Amino acid sequence: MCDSWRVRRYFHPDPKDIRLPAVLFALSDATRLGIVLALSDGREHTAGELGGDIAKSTMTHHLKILRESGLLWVRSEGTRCFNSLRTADLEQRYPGLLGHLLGSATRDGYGSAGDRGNGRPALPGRGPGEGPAGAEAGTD
Amino acid sequence: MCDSWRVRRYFHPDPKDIRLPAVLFALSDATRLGIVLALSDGREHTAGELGGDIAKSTMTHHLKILRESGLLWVRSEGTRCFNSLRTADLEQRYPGLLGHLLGSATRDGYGSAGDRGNGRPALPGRGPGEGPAGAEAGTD
DNA sequence: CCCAATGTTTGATAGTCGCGGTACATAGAT
DNA sequence: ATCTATGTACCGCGACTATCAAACATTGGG
Repeated sequence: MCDSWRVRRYFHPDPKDIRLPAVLFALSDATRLGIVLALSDGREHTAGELGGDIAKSTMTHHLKILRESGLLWVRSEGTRCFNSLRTADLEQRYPGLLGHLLGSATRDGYGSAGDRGNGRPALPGRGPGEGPAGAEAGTD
Repeated sequence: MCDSWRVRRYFHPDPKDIRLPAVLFALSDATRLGIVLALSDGREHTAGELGGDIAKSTMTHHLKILRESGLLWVRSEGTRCFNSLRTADLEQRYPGLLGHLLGSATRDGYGSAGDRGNGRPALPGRGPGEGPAGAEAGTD
């Protein structure tokens, strides 16, 4: 009856210790970008749900990088781990950034990790792509 | 007197070929983040101006990654190369993203590559950090 | 011509990353 | 206890990255 509660101990950086290069590096991989995009519905997802055709150890590796960069929170329950985006902490640290990032990723079609067809980020701050500030394309 | 125009040929990706993971990877390095931040004044800077105490070849390496990711444009003139941010192209591809990125980087204090003390991004779209969309901090 | 200034290219090194495979640990069910 | 499901830890491999030093190329000026 599991009285000892050997819940897995995950390291999560304090919001103050979240570093922008680490966050950007975590998102600079298409696989991880897809994972974050799949998590952008605000719900919790297990590693199994997020994992497509990649090996389990690879998924653990990616989730570790995302977690240690401060992008997601992992909650252990039984044999499963529930991953969720740290939207509030990220929003506090970098207001509006995550929303723009995920919006840009969605428009680029990186939502192919586990859940596709998700069109709305459901994140604080309205979706990006509204009102481009007159991009004058004519550099050359 | 230089009638032959042997201007150096740099590769610049088409705006349509700019990929978000490549952009994020380019910005996931503190040195490159500092370079981009130094360039965020909208002016052109030579590699020599941007280079702090790092080797010239290292600077060439970083500038190449930034250029090939679509973040900056390089113009050759004489023996010097003038680097500038591709703000318009980036704004067209990912509206508002670069501004938020640089704003977050500034707040984290990554403006220490060549020009420090620059407080305003001077980029299309107002500076970030103004009007956060009600970050409800209460994850835990 | 030679020399200085500015970048680029090449080589070398040490470290990291992405990936999978295997073994291991934990929780739940039989 | 055994089996299954779910993840993690560890190992190795190939590829990539960051860094520098040295050699090279190009331009401009004596």
